[in-house]
Amino acid sequence: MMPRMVILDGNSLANRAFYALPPLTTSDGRPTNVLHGFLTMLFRLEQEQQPDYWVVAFDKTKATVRIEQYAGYKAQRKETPEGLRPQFDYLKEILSEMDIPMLELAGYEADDLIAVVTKQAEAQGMEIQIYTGDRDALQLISPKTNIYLTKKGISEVECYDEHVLWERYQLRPYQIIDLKGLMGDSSDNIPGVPGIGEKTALKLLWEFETVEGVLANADKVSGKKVQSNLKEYADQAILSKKLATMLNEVPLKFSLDDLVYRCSQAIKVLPVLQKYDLKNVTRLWQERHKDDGEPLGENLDAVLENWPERTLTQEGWLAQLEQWQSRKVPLTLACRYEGTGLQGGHWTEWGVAAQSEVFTLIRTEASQDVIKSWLELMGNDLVPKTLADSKTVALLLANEGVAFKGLALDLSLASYLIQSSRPKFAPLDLVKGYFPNQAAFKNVAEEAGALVQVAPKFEAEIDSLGLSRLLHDIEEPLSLVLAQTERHGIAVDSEQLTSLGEGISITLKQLEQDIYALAEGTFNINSPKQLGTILFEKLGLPTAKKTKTGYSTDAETLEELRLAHPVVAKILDYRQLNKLMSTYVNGLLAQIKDGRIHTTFQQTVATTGRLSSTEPNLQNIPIRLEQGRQLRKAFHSTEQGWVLLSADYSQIELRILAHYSQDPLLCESFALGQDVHTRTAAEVFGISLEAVTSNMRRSAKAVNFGLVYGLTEFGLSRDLGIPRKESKFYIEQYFKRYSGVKRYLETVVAQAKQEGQVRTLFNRLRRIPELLHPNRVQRQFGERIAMNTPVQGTAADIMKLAMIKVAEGLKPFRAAMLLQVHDELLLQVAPDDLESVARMLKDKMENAYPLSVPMTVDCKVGPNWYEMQPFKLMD
DNA sequence: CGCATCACG
DNA sequence: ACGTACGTGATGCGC
Repeated sequence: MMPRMVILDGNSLANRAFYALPPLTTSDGRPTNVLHGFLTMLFRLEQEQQPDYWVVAFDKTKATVRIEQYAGYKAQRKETPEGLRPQFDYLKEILSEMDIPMLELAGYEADDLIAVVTKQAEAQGMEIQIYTGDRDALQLISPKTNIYLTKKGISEVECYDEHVLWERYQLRPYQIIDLKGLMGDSSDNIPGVPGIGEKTALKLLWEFETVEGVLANADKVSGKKVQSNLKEYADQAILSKKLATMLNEVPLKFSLDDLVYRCSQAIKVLPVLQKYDLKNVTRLWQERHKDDGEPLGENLDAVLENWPERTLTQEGWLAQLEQWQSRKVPLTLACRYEGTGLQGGHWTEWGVAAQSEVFTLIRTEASQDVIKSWLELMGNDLVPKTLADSKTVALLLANEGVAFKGLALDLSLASYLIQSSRPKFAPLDLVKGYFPNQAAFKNVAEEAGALVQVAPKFEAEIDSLGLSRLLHDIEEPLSLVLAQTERHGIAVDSEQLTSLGEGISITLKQLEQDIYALAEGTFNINSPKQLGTILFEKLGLPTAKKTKTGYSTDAETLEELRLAHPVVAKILDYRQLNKLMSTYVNGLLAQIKDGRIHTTFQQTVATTGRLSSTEPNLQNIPIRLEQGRQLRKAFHSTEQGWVLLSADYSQIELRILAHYSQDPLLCESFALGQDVHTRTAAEVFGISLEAVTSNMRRSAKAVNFGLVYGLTEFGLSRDLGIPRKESKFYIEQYFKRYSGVKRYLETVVAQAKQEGQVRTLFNRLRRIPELLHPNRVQRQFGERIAMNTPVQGTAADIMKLAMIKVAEGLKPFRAAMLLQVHDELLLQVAPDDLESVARMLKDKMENAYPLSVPMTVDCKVGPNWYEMQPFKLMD
């Protein structure tokens, strides 16, 4: 069978949809009717045609090639209506999530791109179907290419092939442009020849075949007025024909490989559909994908018939628990609880799915013996448990004095590994992809029943994506380590914080008065809008940058204006201190409970695999500036006399880059234990290590940072405050010397484009739909993600593995893990155990997963997080 | 609730 | 001619 390609004219179809459908909107008023119409059609196409290749083409007519040819072209066309314009962006966002290839090219219309793609696809022997509302496309009809014109609205289409065209008009496809040349097209403002409409044009073409033929035989044409108009407007006819001709000489770079149909994952598209309140579309999408795995059904009712609910007496429960315990029966669990895991919350109900039955255990109805036996089961390593969000469950059980054991599968974590960009991983979200019409769970038993249905699907998906070990050996064990760490918390001295805050408050009040005096009036300094008005209108300072909403007043902008007016420096100081006061002093004080702060580590948020920290975020406590750094004095051990011990990976991301690229210079630099930035400077500037000045090192350091982010001239020049030319030179020099790094980065991007995704060393997956986005800026963003994610993600993987090993290694000692800050671990240790723990910590971290370059971990010790001194281990 | 800003790696 | 460094979370403003 010949491969089939489906091409959609994005603009034409969107226009049709806009006028055909009632003005639907999201609840907050954004128009969405085009999304409904377009996507409904797209899904139907996908299902009916099952294309091998497909693409949506869009106009991008900044200065069209056609306008150069004829100034009047499309001059009559109405402005894109208010409600339609934003929908193009929404649509592209959704298509991009669906992994549907899109094409657009500045200066060209969708038509032209369609012509080019069609030509290439034909050359490959494909069958092509073009969906559009624009009759111009009929010129592309061939034995291999059919045109589907929208009829009423966009829901009905009419197929045109050579035969239909002949039957309808007695024309050949190449004559379509002649038809337009004669009759014109008012919607495109193609003039044609006055007095000639469709009927006349057709008659002329039947006789003389082409515009040229008609003009050459103008004398033989019947009708005096037509004759004279043909002569008078001959040039206009030729021009009109040219305007109607789809350009196929278009500088469009693409490969058919980019247009391969990829069956996108059902669940990952749901968030963006929900973002635009596309309920019907969501339903269609889910129906379309409900067979992705084994079909599971419309909702839970049907499948749960095979999993009847059992009600047990207290004696029955005891017997059942005993049986599960002794026979090591796999359990799937759902949990309801009061409060939160971290604040001593307690479970109220458990739903259990086991051996084709579901059960509900209700705390208030259970006897002490049953509860005791249940908790024993939860602590039994040999009874395998499947659930969603094991960290919370572990915390709830810890509140009852039980260490949760036997975690077999955490569905939230599994889902995160399958689709790291999903915003939600709650049980209902996990199940929705498989039971499209399930709106809620009736009760906790049904929830457990639902989870047990989908668990094998997730497991299979995890397996097929090669994520099994990452899930079972890293993420799942880590979730239990994180539970311990969160539960332990870190001691924060509120008196210390308060007293720091008092100092800051005084300065802040003074600064406020100074600013009002210098600005000759009071205003809200915290309002960027008011501040902008004062600085740039009242005081007349030169405006440099702008934001979407007005003047930019960020630190970078103000820094430029520091000397322009004395108030600027005060504002910068005010901003800095106000940040410390609101976010850190007051923010942290509000979170202290019994002298400790318990952060929550989010394990399913960061797309790269990193953890994040919330309520409060303890991963962004100030350190770079001294004033802020002082805050760290308030952080200390929870145990009297114990010390803080920190260990941080040195240059972990660059080491990973060295490992990936195998660049000889970079690898050597690490093998020799050199200062990597100094070495980079020496290479880039072509001098000896000794000759490197601190400024050169600074530049090289910025280059090294940039590398990991997907280096750009702009970024580097901004970071270093140097001209673009200079940053360009640095980058060129760098890649000349470190050609292995260059080759690696090119390879990783190329491969990402091919696969639409990247992976870390531990196989962690990140899909990058941006790589297919028609917008160049978005695509380049995708490329930088492709360069950054393997590096940042591998660092995250290694740190996670190290944490599991460290947590295990800590058991014999009087010590505890307090925080993880991406490349740093913070522990507290009894002084007697310090030496041993530091040794173990360094060893586990450095050797968590040996790379081809050595890992180096630096340990520091101190009475608080401010006064940390290097800790030297004896050999 | 989105935006601007700024704290961290 | 455009608009850019990667990944996060908290706060305050103003609609």
